[in-house]
Amino acid sequence: MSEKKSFYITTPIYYPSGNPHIGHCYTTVACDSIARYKRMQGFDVMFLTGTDEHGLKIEQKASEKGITPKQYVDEIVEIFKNLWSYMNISYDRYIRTTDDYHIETVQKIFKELYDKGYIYKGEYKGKYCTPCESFWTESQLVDGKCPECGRDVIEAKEEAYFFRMSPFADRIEKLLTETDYLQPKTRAIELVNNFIKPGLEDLCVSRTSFKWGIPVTFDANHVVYVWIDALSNYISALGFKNSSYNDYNKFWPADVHMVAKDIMRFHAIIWPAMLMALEQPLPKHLAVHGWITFNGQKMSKSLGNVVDPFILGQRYGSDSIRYHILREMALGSDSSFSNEIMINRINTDLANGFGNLVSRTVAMVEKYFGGTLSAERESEDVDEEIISMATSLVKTVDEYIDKTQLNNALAEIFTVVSRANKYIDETSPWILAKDESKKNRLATVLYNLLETIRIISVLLSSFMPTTMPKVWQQIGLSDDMATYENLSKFGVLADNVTVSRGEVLFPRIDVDKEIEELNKIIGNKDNEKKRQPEYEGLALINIDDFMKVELRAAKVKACEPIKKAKKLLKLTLDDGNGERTVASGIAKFYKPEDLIGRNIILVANLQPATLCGVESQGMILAGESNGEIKVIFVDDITVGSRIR
RNA sequence: CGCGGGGUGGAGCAGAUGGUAGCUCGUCGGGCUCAUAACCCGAAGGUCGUAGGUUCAAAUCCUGCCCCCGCAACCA
Repeated sequence: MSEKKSFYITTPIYYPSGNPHIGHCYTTVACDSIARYKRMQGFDVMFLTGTDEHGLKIEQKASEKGITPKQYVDEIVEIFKNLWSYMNISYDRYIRTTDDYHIETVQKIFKELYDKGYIYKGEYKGKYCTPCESFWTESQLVDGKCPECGRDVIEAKEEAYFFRMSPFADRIEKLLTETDYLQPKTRAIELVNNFIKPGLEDLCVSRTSFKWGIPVTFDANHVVYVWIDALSNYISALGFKNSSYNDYNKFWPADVHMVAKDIMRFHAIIWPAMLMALEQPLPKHLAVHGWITFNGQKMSKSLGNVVDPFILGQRYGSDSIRYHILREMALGSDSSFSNEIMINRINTDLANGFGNLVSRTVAMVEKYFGGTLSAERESEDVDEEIISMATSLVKTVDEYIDKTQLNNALAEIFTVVSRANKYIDETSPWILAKDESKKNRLATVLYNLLETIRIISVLLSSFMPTTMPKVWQQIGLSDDMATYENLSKFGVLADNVTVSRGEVLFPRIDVDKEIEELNKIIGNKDNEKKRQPEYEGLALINIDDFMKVELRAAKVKACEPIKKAKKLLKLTLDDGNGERTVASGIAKFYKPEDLIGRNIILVANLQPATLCGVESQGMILAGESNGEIKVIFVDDITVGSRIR
């Protein structure tokens, strides 16, 4: 048998601490589209996705619900899988880090790195934020606050294993700056400057503080921490150091790892380092995409603006959602998601553009030819442009797919859609139809349209796999003719092809009505979310605990920005007993003169900490509203008085 | 002087190697009637962040400044 070329593409494995959202969808849909396209091109494709199921957070979530971690992740994985099947995701393999074979591989990798001397035992000291599951160094945080979530951290010290990164620094720098591994490459400089040039720190790769993880075989107190556990999935899923699968040699190295920018760092630095240590080939490309922002704001659960893909899919169909996110998202940069943009996109491109093109073409064949085209032809010069556009389209799309620029691929396809609509206008078939002697010309025009639609729809079938087969039915294309090879040919459909009108492919959406509806739905969800997780998991404190906090009214005597800081203002306060200095991260929202002379609430007995070279002796109270920080002013309370 | 990216018609974006400023949406006007009130054409609208410089000629090269956004550091 002739060996087909292989193509291996992966999504990250997602962390199932909550339900999937539109962000997960983007990466997965993009990978799916590429995978489908590559299959159509004749590659032997392996498309991998999965879930990263260990860690303290999962352990905690499970215990809150009173179930085992495994039961907990089983539930959520089910939801993920449902979503993927709903979005028509054609993954070839789904890896769960709780799968036996994965555990086996991770344990072997850990041991091998240890035996090679890349992993050593040390001690990890620092502040630990439980919700974020992260250690922070003293310099990273101050006092009880996690730099990521702002919650309390606990003093923690634990014995841990470390992975030596420094031996690979040079090679990684070269990988980032001299190869096209990282896409887009602009981020390479950022990474090199921030992480490699200052010296790669050794990485903590084990934990003793929780149990829900893969045990280290030679040290029972430890479980493998996220890096080695999660990143290894890309090779364990192929049977690297396990016997459940056996296609490592065939598919590794991966052609594309697609990730969102938040986990770029791990895939750009740690993952290559691990592979280097294991003496394995490096993946070919790391495609990094941005966030989906919602009405300009970063999507996040706490903002309550997470878009539920199930709801969107139900309303507009999974292909419309797929199309929207693929079309809107440019590699590298963020893309905004708003109900309005989405609906307009669906209406303009899918309903008015492509859907209507199919509809009017098929309708004309039925109306003028009773559904079956006559076989005689009569060409004219106008035909040439559209024919050459259609037949050369595949080449352009190929190139964009290889660069993982799906938005551009789609844009390219849709220029042909609009060219076809123009062609109808140029040839005015309805006029030809009035003249019996133009019958052959009319048949030619319609046939050219059907062929153009054929090419477009076959190209689009990787992106919108549910709808395109329906198009084929309408234009009389059998599935076995919907091939990649036929994309560069014109004249594939039978000369006397028979069409059949079907359902409306992409119904037009009433913008105003839908936006209202969606806002209602999102609004409701918003409220539900706000109420629960905000307080969920927080322990009650008693009155004594509260009384430990010394709150006092204080007057701002002086205020100035701190030079090295972007967010910090240095406040000089009169707390009734004397002066003290406090740094506050409100520079974005207040100018010094807004604060001077006003009374604020001071947390007076907070341990001092140094920020950007300034010792901060306390904090001032502020709250948030619509993303803006508002200081709480108490101008009519006497300076120095205690607040309770 | 921490590192990097960016400021182009109402919105969102293109514009290597300098030489008529383009695209999508929106707006206005027209055309058509095959079609999902869809489609096609035309028009209006920009001192290309700002101040200088190089050049016959700069959105495009150089310098200063002002904003915005990432990363890092610091939201006590």
